[in-house]
Amino acid sequence: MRGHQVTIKDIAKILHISPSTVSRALKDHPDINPQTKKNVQDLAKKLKYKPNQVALNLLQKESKLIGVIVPEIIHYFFSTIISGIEKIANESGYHIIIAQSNESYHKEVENIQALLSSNIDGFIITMAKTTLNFDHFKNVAEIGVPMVFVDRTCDKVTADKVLVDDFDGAYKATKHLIENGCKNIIHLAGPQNLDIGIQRKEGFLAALNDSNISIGDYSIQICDTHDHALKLIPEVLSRHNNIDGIFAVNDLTAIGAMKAVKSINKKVPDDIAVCGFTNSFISYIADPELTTVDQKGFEMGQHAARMLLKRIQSDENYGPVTTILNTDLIIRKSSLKKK
Amino acid sequence: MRGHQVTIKDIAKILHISPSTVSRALKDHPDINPQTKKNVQDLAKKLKYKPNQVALNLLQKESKLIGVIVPEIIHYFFSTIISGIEKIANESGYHIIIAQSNESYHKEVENIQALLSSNIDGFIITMAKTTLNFDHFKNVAEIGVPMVFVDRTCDKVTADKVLVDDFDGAYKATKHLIENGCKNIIHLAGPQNLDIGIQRKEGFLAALNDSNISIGDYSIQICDTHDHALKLIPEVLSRHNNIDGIFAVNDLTAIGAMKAVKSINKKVPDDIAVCGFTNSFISYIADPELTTVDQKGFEMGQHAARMLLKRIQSDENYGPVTTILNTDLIIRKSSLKKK
DNA sequence: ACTCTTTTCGCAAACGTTTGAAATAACCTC
DNA sequence: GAGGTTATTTCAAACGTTTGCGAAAAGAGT
Repeated sequence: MRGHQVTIKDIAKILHISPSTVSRALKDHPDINPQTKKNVQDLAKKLKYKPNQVALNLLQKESKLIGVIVPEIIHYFFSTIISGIEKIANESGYHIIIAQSNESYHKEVENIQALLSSNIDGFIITMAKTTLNFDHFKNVAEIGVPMVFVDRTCDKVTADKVLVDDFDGAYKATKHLIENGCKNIIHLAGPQNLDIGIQRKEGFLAALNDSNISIGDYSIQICDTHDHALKLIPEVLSRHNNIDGIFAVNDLTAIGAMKAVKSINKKVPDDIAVCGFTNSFISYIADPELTTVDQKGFEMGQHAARMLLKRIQSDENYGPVTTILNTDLIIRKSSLKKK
Repeated sequence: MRGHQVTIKDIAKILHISPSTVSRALKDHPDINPQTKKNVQDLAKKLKYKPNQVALNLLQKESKLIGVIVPEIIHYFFSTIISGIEKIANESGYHIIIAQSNESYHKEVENIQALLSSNIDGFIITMAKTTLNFDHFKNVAEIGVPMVFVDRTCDKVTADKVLVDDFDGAYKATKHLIENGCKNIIHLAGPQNLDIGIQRKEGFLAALNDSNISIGDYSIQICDTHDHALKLIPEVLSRHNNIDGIFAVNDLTAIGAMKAVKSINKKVPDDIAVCGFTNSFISYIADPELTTVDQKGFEMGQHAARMLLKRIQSDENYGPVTTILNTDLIIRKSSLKKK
């Protein structure tokens, strides 16, 4: 199997000196004779000595490993977050271990436990949709492992957070639909146990309110997947055929909605304007191209990583920090009605 | 900072027994007094004792960590591979460390080095497009760390490989285009230093050949990105306006080509049929929906993980294994001309 | 020649866990 | 009650590295 990696002990034995001397020689410790130093360093280079990280981890109680838990990496938004994290982490010599919860609470708990025992230096987490109990997070906090929540956060846990201004993004998107002639907009909302679900809904409602548009009991539909939208929209439209705008909690749902609209021979955007949230890759591919709110995944990932590293490297115990990023409204064809 | 995780020593101290007794009690060793066992196990549960993986790694020279190096996780295909790997790895108590090469040779080398010193148990790698020198892989092989290549492979390195039958996939796709009335198909090919680029091109050529369709000097265009296709296709079509089919080396390029075709007011599929390769998510979202070859990323990831685990856990030194998966042609609207 | 300082190095402990071997204590047998 | 067996526990080493402290040797100063 695996060939023996060269260790400090090997070098010590060859040179007939002690491991401690080798260790010091390798780090240019002033106590070591220059000649010994040279011998050690030359031999180390020749033998391609690489320090054993695991031994260092055990000793120094840091693994230079960041645990990242996301629902699913196949989603563009999450993979952009991960890319942002990886970039910053790598710059500081850290690596990331990725675990997916698949939106399952139990998998999330499992992942946390498993990564904890790997002596992870910190966590960056986007909660699963199904997570309603937060004991596993509280446990992490108690043990004292730093933790940053990204995008989906919750008040019940004390931790750093980075999120986008969902309320404002939703507000801007809804305002935009109104300004483009929509008089009866519905919102396909996310689960109301997640802040982002709540905030985007509230932003939507606020925009309607500010424009004095009345809200029907059908104006909010809990629906946040492509397939659900595909089924739901025809039903809703058959009951309320004066709907002329849809604001979806994410791009995939928006695209599902667009497909559904087209399937019943209505036109996007002229009959029904559609706007999504995330600005994922598919919004650019969709037909018509999807107006959406840029959620800045890469930036969020970068911020989260910076915040985590700061906390890992700090000795003080400063209070939790929340970073809120601005969103940008990306206007494309799916929302621009002919006037 | 970080609170003290409960260790075996802690339990030993509390119970006034030795760490070794605690260790054995926790694993139900027959030598231990049932009462002692119960005391230990109860206390361990109460204190939420979790074995320290790092200490185990050091002792047993395995980290239960698999290094995964891919070009970019934001690409659907790579993230499905990763998901497949993660699933199998998790089932065996392994976790995955992900590093992105961003298609850069240097980043790839860096990643390999960094992960090696973290005592990775093995690698699963999809090479960067720009990798032409393979010394870093050979180095891994010499040290004796198991390694599996996925999708993009190279003959120069002795290692396990899992790939799809690119030749056959391309052949089937091209045949399908021909059967649907295409008489002048071009191929948007990948880089010819990668096996997949070569194989898909060869499959394309073989299908044309078997149907006695002549090949022009413009029939193969090196072009494997969305944006390149967007620029290239209008040029090519203006010079050869009898082209009636496009087979692209990947979905994104196919979609770029479709957009380009539509931009010059030709119709997909009636004027020009289009077929991609990968069956990524966007192929389903595209308009018209894209005919493509299913590259089975998830299955490839699973296979790769199984092959790696087998090699990690095996003592024998069996020769390199190559697994070739079949592709499926997924027929959608972009290739079905009205007859 | 004696102490004092400086230079250079090694010892030992530590991180958390496992495990072969040794130790202790209790019990049994003849 | 000597010898033997069994049950239970502890010791010590090991994994690779770092680091405070002590030690040895050499040189300097008087």
